[in-house]
Amino acid sequence: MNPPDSAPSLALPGRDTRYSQVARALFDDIRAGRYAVGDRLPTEAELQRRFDVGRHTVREAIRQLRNAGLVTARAGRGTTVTAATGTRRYVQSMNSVAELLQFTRATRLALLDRGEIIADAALAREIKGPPGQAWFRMALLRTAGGDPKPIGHINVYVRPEFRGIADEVEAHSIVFSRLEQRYGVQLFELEQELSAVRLSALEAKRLLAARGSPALRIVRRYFSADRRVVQMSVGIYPEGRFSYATRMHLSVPG
Amino acid sequence: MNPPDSAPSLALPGRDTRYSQVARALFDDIRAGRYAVGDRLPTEAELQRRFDVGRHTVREAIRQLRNAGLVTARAGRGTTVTAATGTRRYVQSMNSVAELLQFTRATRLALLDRGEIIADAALAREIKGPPGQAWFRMALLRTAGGDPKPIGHINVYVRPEFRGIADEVEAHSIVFSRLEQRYGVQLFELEQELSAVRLSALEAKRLLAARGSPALRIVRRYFSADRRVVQMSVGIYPEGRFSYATRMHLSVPG
DNA sequence: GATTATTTGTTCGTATGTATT
DNA sequence: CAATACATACGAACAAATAAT
Repeated sequence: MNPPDSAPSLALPGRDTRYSQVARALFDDIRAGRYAVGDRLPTEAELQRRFDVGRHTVREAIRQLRNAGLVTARAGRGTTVTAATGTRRYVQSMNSVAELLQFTRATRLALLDRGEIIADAALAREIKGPPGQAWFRMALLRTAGGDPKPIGHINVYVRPEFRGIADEVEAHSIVFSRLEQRYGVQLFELEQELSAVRLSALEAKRLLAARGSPALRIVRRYFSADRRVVQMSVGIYPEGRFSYATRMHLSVPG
Repeated sequence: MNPPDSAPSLALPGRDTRYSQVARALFDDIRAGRYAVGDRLPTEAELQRRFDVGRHTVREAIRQLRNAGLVTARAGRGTTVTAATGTRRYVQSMNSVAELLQFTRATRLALLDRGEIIADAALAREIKGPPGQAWFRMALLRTAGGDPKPIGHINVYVRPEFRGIADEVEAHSIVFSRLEQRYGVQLFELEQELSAVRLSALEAKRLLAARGSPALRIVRRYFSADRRVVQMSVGIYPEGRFSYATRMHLSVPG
């Protein structure tokens, strides 16, 4: 019942190289149990003869299996099958808050508005905190280069004791990093939610876009070590002005 | 106090090999900014002369940097520095592709359409591959529970040799995981881009939504170990039906 | 737009070193 | 100690992708 076209296994596409053919063949053998966990693979010399390839090719094929976590090789002993299927974990990692938020480029922030507010039910839900709590709110406009049209509009909420950052936001063009540096706040966790919305009248006016037109909405919650929200922001980015990109890769243990 | 680098960063063998010496030298250059992010490294030939080693040694050194995620190499173009440090602070990690894509809930896929196509310039750019390549396209509708309105519309492109999955997509309600299990494809890297768009006429019709209304657009590229795209998908999710959430935390305990 | 030059990718060969049996 | 097996390192040639002319 195997479809005739279903042969490949370790999927190294593009141009089908010799080493990927060898790697696939060995992977199939492992997956089918012809080489069980704990067994040794044939030696490099044997694999050279079996597949009629050079040594580099064999080694490159085995390197694929090693990277996939299926075998381990040691000089003098041989190459041992350690797993029939890779234990996989995918990781996205970033070096700084700025990188996390993808505003390392030359963008600027303009402070439109500020003031203290008491969280109503809706805001409390978004902040994931109790209603009735006081927050300091800033309305910001992010612009890039000489473009008159802003990239986005951001409502930032910080705890009232941090209201002082309002004075430095424009100069530094970033909010949270200032919190870290001025108040020693350490980010422990960041939560993001991305969705599509349509622009409200106020947003449209500030962003020089059409009311009701599509926009990317990004809600971010910044947690400190004690798991409490120290900052929350709601960014609105009209279509075509900003896209959010992430990259996750397979992490290879050991 | 100078932070003691805190990171060995490069996985090196016990013995101090030539290639690891070269790798360290280049790593230091990158970290010191002598090769900035975006710059090209010297060519293999130049590095051979500079370090007085053979080509395999240079290539092995660069392979270390590649595995560390500091550089990317491409034929004809050269080797580009993509990051300056391996000390990563914020990490998001997932255990499976399904978890990555956030469709662990009870959702289903319906196959609307399928067929082989040749990548034109626009599609090639989105796939990040060369134009003129053949791809197998599937148009899918994702629905949840008994809700008649679909969550989203997805165009999936896979390499032609994997066309067989079209037969199992509906039964398993997920595409890439089937590729993994049926063809042994190992995901190495996943790239995502999220943006806001307005619904086209066809999308609006299929999604039972208003034409031109806002939607979340998610482009995903699936890379295998050799950094080539094995699958690409473009998902369209009308406002209010789906939001994308991530959570990143500080990696170092304490 | 086609051609050429440059640069990395793949593949062969060979020799020697190091770890294990 | 000797044999075996992977690790490192040299060289050479051609293919494929990209950039320059």
